[in-house]
Amino acid sequence: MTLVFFGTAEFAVPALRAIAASSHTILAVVTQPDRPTGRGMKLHSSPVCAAAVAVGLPVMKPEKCRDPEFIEQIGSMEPDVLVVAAYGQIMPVALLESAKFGGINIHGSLLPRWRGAAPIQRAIQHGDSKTGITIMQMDKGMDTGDILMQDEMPILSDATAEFVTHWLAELGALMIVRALDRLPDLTRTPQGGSLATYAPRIKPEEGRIDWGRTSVEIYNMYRAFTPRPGVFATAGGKRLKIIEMRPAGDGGEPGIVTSVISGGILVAAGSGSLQLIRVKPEGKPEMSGTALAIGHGIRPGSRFGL
RNA sequence: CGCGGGGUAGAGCAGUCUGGUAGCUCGUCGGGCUCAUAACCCGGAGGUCGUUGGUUCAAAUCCAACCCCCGCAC
Repeated sequence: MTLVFFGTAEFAVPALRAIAASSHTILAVVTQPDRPTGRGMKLHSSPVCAAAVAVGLPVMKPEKCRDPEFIEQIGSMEPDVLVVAAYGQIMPVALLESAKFGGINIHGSLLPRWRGAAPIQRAIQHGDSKTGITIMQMDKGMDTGDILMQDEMPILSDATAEFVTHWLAELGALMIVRALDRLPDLTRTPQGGSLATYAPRIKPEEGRIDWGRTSVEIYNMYRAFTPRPGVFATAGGKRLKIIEMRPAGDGGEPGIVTSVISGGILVAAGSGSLQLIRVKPEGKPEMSGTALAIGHGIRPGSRFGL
């Protein structure tokens, strides 16, 4: 098969590498343009761009992939298929039709559950005990196309999004190569639309801890949002990012510190409590919860804000 | 030149505005006490105050340049 690979985030990198190492031919890699981003607004290129360059593949960075000129350019390469993973732009039907077999997408959920931008995180946030990879034929809708291949993976009760994403990306890499190997023969299963749920992009503000929720809810949110965008509490008017936490023991009045131990700070939630093991105050490097308590006078009875 | 915080003992902080013997909590080491839910009491060690240069009788503190860490926004 000849193909054009569309991807941007780290999630797409194992797939790109696997395909590059397979018998299939990548004609070009398409990724999001370098944008001034991050502190200092310096130009950064995507993980996929870096991986493509490392393998010696030509990289294209169209501002908008719906640009007719770009679509024509892709069409002129006469690819058999477009492979898409965490690309970050909506691809118009005209673009999908520029390849013989259209576009196939590596999606990090068991579709039709968790259609959309943040499937892995939303699955963890809602306490799902399993997730998986769906290889899907792309169509006009948002992750609505026919299922070509699907495989499950458990979500361990202490797994963070970082961990799950890493292993799903590896699973996706294996599956996409297998899918390409026998693409014309794969059976197409329409999604059961009535079971669909949606996984919208996570806004950083969602990571604010509401101590009135149960310790399980807070812990699930922490696992889903770690490492990005992270969860945070407010203490003394400043943000405190929680790098590592876990549910621990009995509760009390929500947001109140119940004790400080060598392993961190125990804070009561709506039910149960949470142990803040490693934290990062605004403007400071990461430190242990105990160190924070020692330097900032946090004692049993101290209050964390919403 | 996006906005902002910070670099002082092994850890976390105060001191910087208003230059003048380097301080607090924790840890650590020695001793005591014996259980008081980071256990308590006494004592000790440990720092070229991010780097370089400048001003000054005197710089952690004022000025200049540079290095490093981080939060927001994107």
